[in-house]
Order: sequence, then structure tokens, then C-alpha cells
Amino acid sequence: MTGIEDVAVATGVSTATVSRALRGLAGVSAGTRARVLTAAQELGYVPSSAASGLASGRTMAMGVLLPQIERWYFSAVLEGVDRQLRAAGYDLIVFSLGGTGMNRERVFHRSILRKRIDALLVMCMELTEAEHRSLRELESPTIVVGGSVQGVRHVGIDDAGAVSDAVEHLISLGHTKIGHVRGGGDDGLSFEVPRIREEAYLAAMAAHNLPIRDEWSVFGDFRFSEAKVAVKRMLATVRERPTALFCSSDEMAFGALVAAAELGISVPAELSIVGIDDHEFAEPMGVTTVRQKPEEQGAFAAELLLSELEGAVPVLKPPTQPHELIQRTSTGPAPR
Amino acid sequence: MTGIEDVAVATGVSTATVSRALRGLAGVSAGTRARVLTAAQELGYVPSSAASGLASGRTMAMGVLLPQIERWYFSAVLEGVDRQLRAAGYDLIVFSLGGTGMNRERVFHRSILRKRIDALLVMCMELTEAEHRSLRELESPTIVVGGSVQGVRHVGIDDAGAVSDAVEHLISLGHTKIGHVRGGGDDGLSFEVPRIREEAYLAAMAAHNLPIRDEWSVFGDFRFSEAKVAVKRMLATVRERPTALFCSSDEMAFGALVAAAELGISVPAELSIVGIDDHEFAEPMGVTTVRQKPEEQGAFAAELLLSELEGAVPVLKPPTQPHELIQRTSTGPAPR
DNA sequence: TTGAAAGCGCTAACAG
DNA sequence: CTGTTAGCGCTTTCAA
Repeated sequence: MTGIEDVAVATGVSTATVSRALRGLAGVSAGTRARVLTAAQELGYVPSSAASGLASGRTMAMGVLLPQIERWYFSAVLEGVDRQLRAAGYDLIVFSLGGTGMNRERVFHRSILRKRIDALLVMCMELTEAEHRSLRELESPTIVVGGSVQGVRHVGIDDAGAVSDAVEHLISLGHTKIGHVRGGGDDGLSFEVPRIREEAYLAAMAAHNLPIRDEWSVFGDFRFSEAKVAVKRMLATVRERPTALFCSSDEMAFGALVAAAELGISVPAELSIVGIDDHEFAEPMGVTTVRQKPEEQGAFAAELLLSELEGAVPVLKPPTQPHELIQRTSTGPAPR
Repeated sequence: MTGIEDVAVATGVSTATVSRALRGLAGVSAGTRARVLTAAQELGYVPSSAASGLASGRTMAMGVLLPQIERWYFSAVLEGVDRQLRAAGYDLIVFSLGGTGMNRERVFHRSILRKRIDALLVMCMELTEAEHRSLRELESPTIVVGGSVQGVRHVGIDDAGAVSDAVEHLISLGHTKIGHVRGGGDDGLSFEVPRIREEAYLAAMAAHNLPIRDEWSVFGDFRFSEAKVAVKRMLATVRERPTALFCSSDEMAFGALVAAAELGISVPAELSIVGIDDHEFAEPMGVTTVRQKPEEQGAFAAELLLSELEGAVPVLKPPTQPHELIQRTSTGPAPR
């Protein structure tokens, strides 16, 4: 391993000067800087993050804490965060709970608190009181993305507004019998997003004096497969079918779509389906949805954290992220 | 920040003893260890990774280099890697190229070589000569997952065998007119996987003296949307239609399925469709496919690296990962 | 079984 | 503009 000393010797200056030159700090003559850069390049010198981190107190890495990696929303946010970090020369450290609540304490204590990161982005997880405290003690800037968390600022869409747009869209098409395919929370992570969406659906229905029927409300766990099974069972067995389904996520809308197809129910003639997300597959599947852009949310949140690390004043109330109804072929006028 | 010194003072021992006790090293009396553990707990002490990394040379972190995060295969592998690392107390650092070839050099030089990681897992990317050299100079154990790379050991399925299973399945159903929906490589990352699959398809066809028609071969870029458009155009315009499509990925098979549906072509009566992956959506969509388990691949590769870090002798030829044909409803006998 | 002391490789004052 | 001098917070010999 070539170290800073090697570069210093090769250039004939002190290690301090090498450090300054390489980091682009002021107070180095153009000539010296050029020679240092050349020498570093030739020697293939790359600073040790451990050493510079220890000396400077900055790790040049950001952490992302999330319930799971392999879910559309999470990996999309991650992609956005990563894009921003890459541009800023920061590394991305991923702390995942792996889909269960089992590792929470381990993750919090072993990994996150190890001073490995300069800032932390938390993805839609509710935090316990102890976890809150841990984060506060970390003293590094923190932000939450997608699903607000009490006491921490938050980047995300207006969930209730998005749901309202979806349901109002159905209502404007003349639907009155509108079912709900609900999102999940059986993994011990308890987001509040599913709850907000449920409540917003109920509120929109109530605002128009439309009937809520328990039998039209099914649990799809935010997943294609579960939603398909649940919707199919419901559509097949219910006495009177709804003419429209509001699905709390696109993946569940896909499930509803396939369930309808398998039952020979025509969409949108007999059944309209609307989702939320604008998942990559929504366009090719023709699913009407409320678009949100998780990648942009992640990028924006990362940007906020980065600028604070550069000394900017913290943005305490990040602006709500945009959402937008995208009409496709899965929704149409209520049947007769 | 409470440091090791604080724990030492609280316990009345030296920092060396605290360090040993906390890491479970031999040569600490049971009593001392217990007192150290208690004190550390009470003080909320967590070692600084920068400091211990600098002193010990081990970072307790593993890097994953990948072309992009938000793709089914990549994020699934990541999930598996993460699971293993979590269990071993290692942190996960993600180096993504963000879907373009633009950041390659930056990523290699700035991030990876910074001694931030103890081992590196590379996900199906071809490497340049210079990159190879960089990796070798890193001297940390390295492994490739999914799509072999010359000169580096590799964890993945037998791609050619998987393709062969898929195509043979169609042939065994009596199909002779079999088209191919090809995977991509337009992002400057140039995997070799699409090439292998193309060749294996051609080989399987040749082995049975079946005709290859250029017009039946379309480019779907491994994506739902692109595949749907391309397949739809092909099916709509071609003079004679194939009776089956082999798709180099499930996402493209979904596209083919939807394209057929939109054209009123019945699956599998008029058109059989087979994919590769066993994507989460394959089951609910009824797509026959060759299953691979990226999560297991990632976990296995991570395990190999971890055990080498513990001193195990390197496994130079990791066993090929399993694949398996899963028959569903998208394939059936060739139409009379 | 424990402690003292010397770094790990870099950055950050403080001088010059 | 540049060099000197201390550390950053741990781990790791080497002694005791």
C-alpha cells in the first residue's frame, strides 16, 4: 500500500502539503499541486478512508436504513440516493433489516452507531423510543423518506392526497361501489403508510356518502401474488361485486388485474382498477395509477443531507414531493 | 462520544483489556470480562470503525460492485449478500454504476480502493484490464456473481444449461417455430449473459435442426416494456408467426404475454412463452420459466468471502448454482 | 491475566 | 505557501 508519505517523498514536500493538494484546499501553489497530483497518480495512491476518517472525523459515507432491499419502492429510493452520493463522492452503506424485525437492535447498535457514516437516511420505518434516542445521540443529520416518522423530518408524497386523487378519479367516472385492496404490515416493521392510505380511502368514500363494505376490502400485503389471490377470492365469492378497486400499490393492482382476467371479468368495462406508485410495469400493463417518484425522493433527501454536511442550514420542513394521476386503460366509466 | 478509554476508567482496567474483553479474545478473566461488558453497555460504548479499522487493518465491511441497484436480479442478489453479512456482523457498502458506464473509473478509484472494505463482490460486469489490475492490487478476496468474468472466480447458474432446458421444454411440446426475445447490453456495461443465452438458444435449435428466423428474434433489453413493444410489433407484422417464444428473462416474458393478450393471441393455445428467472411475478402471471435464485447466489458468494476472511482456504471453483424448469400455464402443446 | 507503549495513515492547528 | 507537531481511537506487540 502506497501511503501519503510515499507521495510526499516522491514530490519532495511534506505529507501535510500532499494532503492539502490532493483535497483541493487553498494555500498550495499551482506548481506544487501539479507535481503532487502527478506523483499520486503515478504511485496509484488512494487515501485510506479509515485514516482520514479518524483524523478528520468525516467518513465520507452515508447510511441508509431500510426494512428490506428487494422491494420496488426501497430499491428505487436507494437508486436515487446512490446517484446523489456518487456525484458527491460519498459512499453508500446499506443497513437492511432483511424483511424482519429481528435484527433491529443489532443493526442499530452494531452497525449504525459505529461512526461509519456522516449522515443517515431512514426509509419508512417507525422507530422505537430507544431508537430515536440512539439516532439523536449519533448527532449526524438524519432524515426519513417515504412514510413520516414522528419527530424526524421527512421527504415523501402527500399520501392522503394521492389516495384521494385515485378514489376521486373512480368516483368521477361514476363508480360508487369501490373496494379497497389494502397494503401490509405483517412483517413487524409497521409502516404507517398502509394506515394512512386506508384512512384516506375511507375519508374519500365518506366525503361522497358512498358505502363501505367490509367484503370489498381485502388484504394484499403490497404484493402482486397475495393481492391476486385475495382479490380473486373476493370477486368470485362476493354476492355483489364492486365496479372498481382502489389498490394501495401498483403491485396489488397488477394482482387485481390478473385476478379479474382469470375470472373473465373485463377491465375496465366491468371493473376499474387504480393503483398507486407508477411502478415500472404499470405502463405496459395499462394500469391507471398515481405516480410518485421514489428515486427522486431518495435523491432529494440525500441532497438535503449532503448540503447540511457542507454546512448549509438544515431544512426542517422539506417540501412535499409531487404525485400525479396517470390515466391508462384499467379505469373507465362505471358500468351502466 | 464515549470511547474505549471511558470504559477502561469505569472498569479500572487498561484500554487493552477492554479491547480484548469486548472482542471476546482469550486471556481475560471471566470476572474482568463481565465487568467490562457491563460498563460498556452502561456507557453505551460502540467502537469507532475508523479507529479499529486503522489499527487492525480490518474494516468489517464488504463491498458490492454492481451496474445498478434497481433491477430484479441485482437487488435480489444484494438481499442475499446482506443477509449473510448481517449475520456475520459485517457492513454492506454498495458501489453502483447507476446504470451507465460513466462512473466506472470514479467508482473504482475513489471508492473501492479506499481501503474501506475487506472483500469485494462484483456483480455480472465485464472488467477492463485496468480494473482487473486494480482489483488484484486491492489484495482483498474478490468474487463475481452472475455472469462470469475472465480470471475471477464466479458464482452463478449454468446459463447455457438453463436456456437449453427452456428451449428443450418447448421442443418437447412439439414446437418447431420458436422465436427468441433477447436481453440487452445497450448500457455500456456489456454483460456476457445475453450473449451466452443467445448462443445457447441457437445451439438448442440447431441440435434439433429447427429453423432460425431473424424476424422471430427481437430485442427486449431484459425489460417488460421494451419486450412488450418489440414482441407486439413482431407478432403483428410477421408473415408467419412463431408458435413459441423463448425469452431470456421473465420480465421480457411478461412483456410477450401482455403483447399477445393485446393482440388477442391466446396463450398457450396459439403461442407458448417461456422465460428465465422465476421472478416474483412469474407465479401469479402463470409464466413457465427456469428458476434461479439470485438471493441464494448472493448469500453463497458472500459466505465464501466471509470464510476466507476468517482464514479458510479460498474456493477457486465455486459449485455451479442450481436452476430448475418450472412449468406453468404459459406453455402448452404446439398448435396442431 | 494484565498493562504500557508504539503505532495504524491521515488531518489540523500552529508556526514560519 | 509550506513544514512541524500532535493527535484521531483503537489494536497489538512486548513485558510484567
